[in-house]
Amino acid sequence: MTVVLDAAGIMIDREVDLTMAGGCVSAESCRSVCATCRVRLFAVCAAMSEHDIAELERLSHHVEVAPRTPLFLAGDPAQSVYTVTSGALRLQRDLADGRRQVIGFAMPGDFIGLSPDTTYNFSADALIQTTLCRFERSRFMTLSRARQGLLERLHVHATHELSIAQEHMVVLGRRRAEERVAAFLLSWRKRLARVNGASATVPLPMGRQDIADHLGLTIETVSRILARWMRERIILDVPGGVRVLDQERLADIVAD
Amino acid sequence: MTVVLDAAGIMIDREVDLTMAGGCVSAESCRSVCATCRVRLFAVCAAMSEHDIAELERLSHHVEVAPRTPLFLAGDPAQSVYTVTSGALRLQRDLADGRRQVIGFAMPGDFIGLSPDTTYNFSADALIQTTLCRFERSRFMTLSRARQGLLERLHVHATHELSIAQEHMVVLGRRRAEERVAAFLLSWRKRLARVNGASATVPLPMGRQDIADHLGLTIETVSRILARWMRERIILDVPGGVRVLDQERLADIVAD
DNA sequence: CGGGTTATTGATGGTGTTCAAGGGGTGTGG
DNA sequence: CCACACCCCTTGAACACCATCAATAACCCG
Repeated sequence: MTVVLDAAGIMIDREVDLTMAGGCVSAESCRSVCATCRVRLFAVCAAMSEHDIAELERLSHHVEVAPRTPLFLAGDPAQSVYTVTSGALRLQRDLADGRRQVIGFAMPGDFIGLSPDTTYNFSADALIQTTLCRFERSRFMTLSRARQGLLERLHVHATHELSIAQEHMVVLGRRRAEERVAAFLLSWRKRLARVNGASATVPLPMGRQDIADHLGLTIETVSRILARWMRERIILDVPGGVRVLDQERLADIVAD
Repeated sequence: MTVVLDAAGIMIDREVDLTMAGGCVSAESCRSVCATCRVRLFAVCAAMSEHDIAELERLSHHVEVAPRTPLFLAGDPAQSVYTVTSGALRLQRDLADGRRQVIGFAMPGDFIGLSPDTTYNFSADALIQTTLCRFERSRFMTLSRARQGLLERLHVHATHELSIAQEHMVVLGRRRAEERVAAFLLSWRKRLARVNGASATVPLPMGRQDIADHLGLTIETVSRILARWMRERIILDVPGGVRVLDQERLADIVAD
């Protein structure tokens, strides 16, 4: 990672990314290798015995998704579930007239694809080059039935996701534009910390429009708020993301 | 249930409610009786064997909550989980400055109280007289570990809740005020149908402020929209709720 | 009947949207 | 290497939706 100085003379990380590639980089049907998996410790497959991991590995398939490419679409038969091993995805629901709601972003360690239905109820698109561990849904559920720990971990995961969703409802329903953007920046940064370690530099692989669609705002509003924060030296523009200069101010804006 | 005619000569149900009481109505420590439980078929305890139900029943406690009384508060130690057997509750998160977000309403058959944390991350208040089946959390989770079906059902439930939460994000993030109210009325009516059977009469045990705080609107906006719909004969004012006269129009307003 | 709470209705205003134009980076082809 | 196109982002000006403020009305329960 190259380090350079910006116009203001502040040291910044020139390149920020979410890449944590590992395992084979070949085509679809290749097995994933759990032993070298860098997200294993916090993915749903964590805390499984060596024997169980081996069984899980036998069900796994390595998947690569190019930037701006869908992994699956809302309405598709929900045949697979995935663990993200590197990259980032945008999860969204669409209205008939084109309005979009980005319900979340997935990053390494996240588990996606579960649906109460036989079809996915949201779409998933890769924001950058992304690798995943794919499991056939029915087989995965069968295994989770046999391996107590897995189902339990799955349930803990779902409960956690639900809590995040509820927190986001508060943001969407009761927060002003500036609070929404601040809440997003801080929570995204916090989630990244688990994967990349804590850093003031926050990669934003999603576009402004994606952030706007996540926060129930327009791209103009998001742009204006970020521009103001840059003028006020609360954040710094970094290619591919921002650098948080004044975490305190952001925390004050959210103030919950 | 008394039936009368309103000013327009339309037959309406004068009383609408969610009461489905059954079992003992006494104090805290009384057991619940699954055999006579009216929500058993669609609660998390459904699809359990007679033997397992008996075991579950041994863990259960009957709880009564009076209208406008909290069942638990956000931040309380999450010691219990509950199945609602009658009545209705409001689930909400609060911001420091008094803003509220009602993240949902619970009705008979619903399962509440699970948290990814050791404390509840939202508050639950009874809207009307409410009865619940209480389980000590740790014991319930222990049993669910021993009884495959229960944990699985719990997970299905969590996944379903997550999907509902995601749909509500779309409502909060991307829908206009009128669409929000229409979406709420229709979805609330649909949920009620599972418990009370389909009916054009929709009880609204929550107040206008609760609806507003659920939809990210103000009480005035909700009031104005409902008033307009009453003038336009899309709905009819009924004590304790509304009667849907023109479901089509409401569906058109949502139009997704 | 009276006090308090909740809901309705009207007038005004603000936050964020919409509409519109311009800037900046990147990739491609001449 | 520059020209051009394209996409995304930024910035400005006008507007609209819904919030806010305020007053009244309906309701509930004592």
